[in-house]
Amino acid sequence: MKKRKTLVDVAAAAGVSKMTASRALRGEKDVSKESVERVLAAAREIGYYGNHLAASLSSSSAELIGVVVPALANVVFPEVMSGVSHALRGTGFQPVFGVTEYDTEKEYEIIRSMLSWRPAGLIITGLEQTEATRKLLIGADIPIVQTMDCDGTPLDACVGFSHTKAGYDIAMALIAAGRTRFGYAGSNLDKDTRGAKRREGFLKALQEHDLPLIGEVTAPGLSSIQTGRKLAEEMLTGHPDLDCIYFSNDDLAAGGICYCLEQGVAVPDQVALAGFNGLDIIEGFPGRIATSRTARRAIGEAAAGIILEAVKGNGSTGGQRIILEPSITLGALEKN
Amino acid sequence: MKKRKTLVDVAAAAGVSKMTASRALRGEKDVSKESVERVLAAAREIGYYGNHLAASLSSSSAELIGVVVPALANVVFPEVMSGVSHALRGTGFQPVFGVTEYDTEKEYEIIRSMLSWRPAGLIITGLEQTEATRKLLIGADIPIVQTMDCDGTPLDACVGFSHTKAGYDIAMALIAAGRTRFGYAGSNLDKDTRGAKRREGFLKALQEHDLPLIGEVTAPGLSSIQTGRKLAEEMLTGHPDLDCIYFSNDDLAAGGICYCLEQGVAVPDQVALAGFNGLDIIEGFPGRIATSRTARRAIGEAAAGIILEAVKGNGSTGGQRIILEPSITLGALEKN
DNA sequence: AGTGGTATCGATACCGGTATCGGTATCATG
DNA sequence: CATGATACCGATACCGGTATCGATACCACT
Repeated sequence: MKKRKTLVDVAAAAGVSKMTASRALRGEKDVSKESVERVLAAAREIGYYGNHLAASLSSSSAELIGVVVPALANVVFPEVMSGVSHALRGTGFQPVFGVTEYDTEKEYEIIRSMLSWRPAGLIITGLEQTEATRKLLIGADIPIVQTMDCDGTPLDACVGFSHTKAGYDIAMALIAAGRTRFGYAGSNLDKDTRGAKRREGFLKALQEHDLPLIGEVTAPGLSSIQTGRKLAEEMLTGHPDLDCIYFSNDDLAAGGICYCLEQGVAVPDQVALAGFNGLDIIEGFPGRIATSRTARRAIGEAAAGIILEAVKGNGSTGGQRIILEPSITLGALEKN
Repeated sequence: MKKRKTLVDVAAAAGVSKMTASRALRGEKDVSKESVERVLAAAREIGYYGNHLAASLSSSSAELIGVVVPALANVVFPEVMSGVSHALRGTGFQPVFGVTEYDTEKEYEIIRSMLSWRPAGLIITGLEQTEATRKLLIGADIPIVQTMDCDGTPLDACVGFSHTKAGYDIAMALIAAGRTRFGYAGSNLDKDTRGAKRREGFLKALQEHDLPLIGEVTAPGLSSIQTGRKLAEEMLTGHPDLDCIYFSNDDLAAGGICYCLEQGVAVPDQVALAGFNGLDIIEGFPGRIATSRTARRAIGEAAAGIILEAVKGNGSTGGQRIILEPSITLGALEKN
């Protein structure tokens, strides 16, 4: 275990005090050009790269931003993280991530653990946290951005959209396109509160038009293409008379269309399929699947932006709410 | 900005010295049961949750593990991260992530920045780093695990498999299944060195059988289903006589099959499609696409495991190399 | 010469923990 | 009763930076 280079080493090599070295490396004023050059040269020479731990402790503010997502298996969240990571590039801030696996207890533990790194801010998913978690977050007194959802009261800032409305809107669009015999297929609804909200909104729209929900099939566990296939099969064997299936997301819908293509079920002529998210996978079946395209990356970027702004400003997000509504694409249905 | 609770507050509330409080919270011995209880109660009471910065600085070892991946858009990497995150759960270690966007300069900057958090270990993607980055990593003197690849000389430990061999193997399998007229479709090959290695291995197998590569189409930028569609279209219009297309990964292959299904090209009877990774999306087309299924999650878990082991042990990984070979599935081709 | 302003720098006190070591108190043992 | 072992506890010195404030040098101006 060789000893790491410290600021004192740099200072010694440059022939200045460690305070001057510190200032030079951080680009502060009050240092002569000459000293700056000497220090930078010395740092490069000996391969010095600082110690964020000490710096953060001393200045009592760490350049870390915590990002908490429910899962990484669902591409949506990596995309949000990607947006965060992108927005943070070059700012000196480093993202730290945690995965809750849709478990509120784990979420509490993860956030607690993150807070002990004294991050400059936190980006978390959704508005539903346990009381203990909320208390923790409020007590932390740092900018918090809740993402993906805005159906409810955010703790602080919030970037997302209403899932209830998203479900409602696509139902309205499908109804407007002439569909009347609906089925709903979902997975992980007990834990995925946002998926459940979309379902609520969807059902509300049906109700308003006095349309019944003819079939409903659900599966536990994370969504996947396989699950989508199975749900579609179950749905269409049980209710062959449907003219539209709303899946809780695009993964399931993609599984659905694979099943339909193989079974010779005409999509969307015989049965329309609708999903949610606007994933890349939808593009594999151009025009076949209706979906609400969400701006995941933009959400991540906006969330990071809010935190950066707050940190540079007065430390408060001002309770900003940024709504990035999904845009509905009906595909081939449109022409009907 | 309210003042955060510190160990001194806990100690005061518990009526002990901060040293005793520290020991109690960390579950060290040399503290009476009575004191432990009082301290824990006091900590809970005032909502204390520690300061990893101070702890790490003091003990000069942070419970952070850096994870560097080239992109989050490719589901493979989130899955590796998921494995890491899973393996780290409950250990007190927190993953920090960085995205290089397949850019070696960014990789250098990200690793440099990570090292200044004094992580306990680093998990990075691939074996190709710039000289400067290698120097940095070696100088850091912490366990390093390079993942996904093992075609080359690892810096320290390594978890992955040979991409050259993976390309070679699937080519051999396809040839054994009777295919002779091959095309190759790839994207991002200038930056995705592992994709390029698979291509190399693939071509080598063809050469060994005196089979020509009839068509080759490539696209810049990250792989996606859309790109796969376009490449398939380009390939099949240019070379309608192919009986097998090898895509640089499953995203592209999925785009390819979408195109074929729509064009009425029989897969795999007329043209076999092969990809790489064994993504979920492949399951949407059961049996249609040949692929090499890689163990991404397991790779992440193994990498994290090596670091944990090293940290708990003598600090060295012992240069472990774990090979997790992909398994080839030919699907419907198998029966031919 | 005396005064004030600016540029540059360093000594010192922290940040909030942990490592270390020495000091009591208690108890078993010879 | 002396001795040593053990359990428990706290004072102190760090970890490697940054904030703060005072010191010094140099210049312009009255």
